[in-house]
Amino acid sequence: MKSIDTRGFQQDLLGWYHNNKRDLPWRKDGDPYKIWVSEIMLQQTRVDTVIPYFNHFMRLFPTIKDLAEADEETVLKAWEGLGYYSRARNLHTAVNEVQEQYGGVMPADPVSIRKLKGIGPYTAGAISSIAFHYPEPAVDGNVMRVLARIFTIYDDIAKNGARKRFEAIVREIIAENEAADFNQALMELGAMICTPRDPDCHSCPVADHCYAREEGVQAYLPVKAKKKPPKNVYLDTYVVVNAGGELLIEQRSDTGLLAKLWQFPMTEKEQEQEKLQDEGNYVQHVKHVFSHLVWEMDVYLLQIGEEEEQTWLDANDRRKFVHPDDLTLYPFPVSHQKIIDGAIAANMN
DNA sequence: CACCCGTGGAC
DNA sequence: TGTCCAAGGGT
Repeated sequence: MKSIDTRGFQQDLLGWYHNNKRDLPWRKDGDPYKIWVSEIMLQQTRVDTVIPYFNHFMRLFPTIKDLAEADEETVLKAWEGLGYYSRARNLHTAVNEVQEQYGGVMPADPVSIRKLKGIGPYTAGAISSIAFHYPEPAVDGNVMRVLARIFTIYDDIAKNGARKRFEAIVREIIAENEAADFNQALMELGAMICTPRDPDCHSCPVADHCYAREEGVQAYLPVKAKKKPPKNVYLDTYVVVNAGGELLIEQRSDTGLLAKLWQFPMTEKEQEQEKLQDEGNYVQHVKHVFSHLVWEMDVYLLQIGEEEEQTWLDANDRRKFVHPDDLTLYPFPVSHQKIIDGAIAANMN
């Protein structure tokens, strides 16, 4: 392990952060609940995407108690479009744990924080340091990238075990009495200066401490294995309209992809079909790209009579007909909008 | 540890 | 247009 001037590094990093940190909604006060919610939303999600969701979420659920007492479906609706919906369900579970086990007050020690549902090693360190000033590491993708360059570490950061080594490094170099700013400064540096592509080393406050910069290898660090290509899934999707103009929707499984969200009924096909069946009812093809798979959906519009309603509802007890205006009450995956827009356009022809 | 789990922006 | 990616956690 190469060594750096730790005190000089801390001073240069913290000085830069003090003058350049962004004014973000969750940095206005030290409310641990706000920091908690922001950290969950920020998992694998950009700051610009999170800001409007965070503000809306805080208006709906200003306190732990408000969130704990809300219906899960209301929480999912507030999360609609953010992705990784287990974050919302786990957060909802966790605030209820705080209500029951800690009298509604966020626990202030790292061990208790880490036990809450949806809070892993990174988030526990982030909340412990940012909200409660414990000198705990908060190692995310930014921190691994920055430190891989500072110390020229060639470990594959895509591997699950990589984080531990970086946590050990942070414990050695963290500013003990300014842990909140130190951890946020490392992440801020990774987001603003020490970016994945084309890092702005000329503007970097810690360039003098950086071995990658000294050796000219910053473009080759960090080492990160490529992901596997996503798998295609072929689906028939049905917009079913009854005689009363109501639409058939169904709730997805309690676990797995898009758990507990609603959708128009879908059936998986063995493989992509050359020719479309029921051409008369065919509306459009909709593609929904996920991180690890792709839905290729053929969408059909079906007008049914009163006698047919029961046959569609019989499939399971998670289906129901709702008025089009009431679709806004249910959380849907983003592909829902294309499907409903296409169905409306087809219905007008 | 490998895989599952969303979405939209940047190049 | 395809690829990578962004303040990860659960299983």
